[in-house]
Amino acid sequence: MTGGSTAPTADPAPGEHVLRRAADAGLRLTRARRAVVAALEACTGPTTAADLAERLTDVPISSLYRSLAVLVDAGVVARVHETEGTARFELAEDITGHHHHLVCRSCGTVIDVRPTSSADDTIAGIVEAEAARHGFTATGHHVDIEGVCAACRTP
Amino acid sequence: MTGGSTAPTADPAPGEHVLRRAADAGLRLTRARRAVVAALEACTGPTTAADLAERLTDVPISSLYRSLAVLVDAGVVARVHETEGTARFELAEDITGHHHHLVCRSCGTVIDVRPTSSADDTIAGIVEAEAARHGFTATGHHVDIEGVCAACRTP
DNA sequence: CCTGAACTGAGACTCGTTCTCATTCTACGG
DNA sequence: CCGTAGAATGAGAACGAGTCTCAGTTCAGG
Ligand SMILES: [Mn+2]
Ligand SMILES: [Mn+2]
Ligand SMILES: [Zn+2]
Ligand SMILES: [Zn+2]
Repeated sequence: MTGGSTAPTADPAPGEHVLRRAADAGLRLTRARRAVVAALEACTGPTTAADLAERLTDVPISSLYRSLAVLVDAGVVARVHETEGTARFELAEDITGHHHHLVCRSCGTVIDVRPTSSADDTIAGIVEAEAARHGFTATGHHVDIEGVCAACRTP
Repeated sequence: MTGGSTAPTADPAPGEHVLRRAADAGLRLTRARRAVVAALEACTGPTTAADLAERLTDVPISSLYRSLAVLVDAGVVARVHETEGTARFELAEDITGHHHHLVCRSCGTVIDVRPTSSADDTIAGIVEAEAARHGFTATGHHVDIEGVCAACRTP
């Protein structure tokens, strides 16, 4: 029951799907871009360029950054900036579905967590009201939960 | 329930109060540090070092960054990293009270918004549940609301 | 195949931020 | 009030993430 047609909510194995989106945005599907998308699919949360580079030894760093920029532009990848100074990249919410982030203060790992739809509806409602009260047109929200991950608590 | 003396919720004019906290953390109250705290008090949301430098023309950039680092260390200032690459600084939530951020996608401004306590209790509950479900010990949450500010919508 | 446009890769470069170290304050004891 | 030790400062060097340049390569389409 993975979804009828193309539900933009929870597909666990996006596969070539993602690349098609990139192609539709007018990009050539090159080796580097395929590799970057595949690497991002394999991650459990937003990942730094350095981490990606480690996995993609045959993609030079300038190409890696350029591929990421191009994919962000095409709406396929999102750049997020939790609390530290270096950017992290993940597949866009259009593809993976909306989610929140658990940010470990100890090891820095960021884990995606999918809220139940009722919980997130509640949050979205509150957010909408807050924005409206300040004459702000809200287009989305990000929730980062700070704390210590299971691995870091039991060393 | 939060504690007797200094309610950490909503003081609209922290004044010397903030500096006392810094002193209690073992810092000397120098001209630069006073100036930085005063500048942060005057801002309506987290602010970049460049913006602060513009207001603090007599504080050299290396001192500005060092003062900020020292104040962050003392728990008086928080460094936040919304969606862009450069850091922003604001007084810590201990002082200003917990709040969320409206991030304008057009001009980049970040505005503080204080949720009603009932709304935030709801969010905190959801966040707590999500964290627990992943073996994560949550110590706080950040909500960033993305959109377009009133000023940018009507040019 | 041929060809023009898109893409690549090595490295120079930018810019926010941190570090260094000689000099100047600050707080505190006398 | 000074004197003094140690903290803080300031100019500039250094650093690192990320971007840009440009000559060479790949790709799609004819
Ligand atoms: Mn949400
Ligand atoms: Mn909140
Ligand atoms: Zn951890
Ligand atoms: Zn704006």
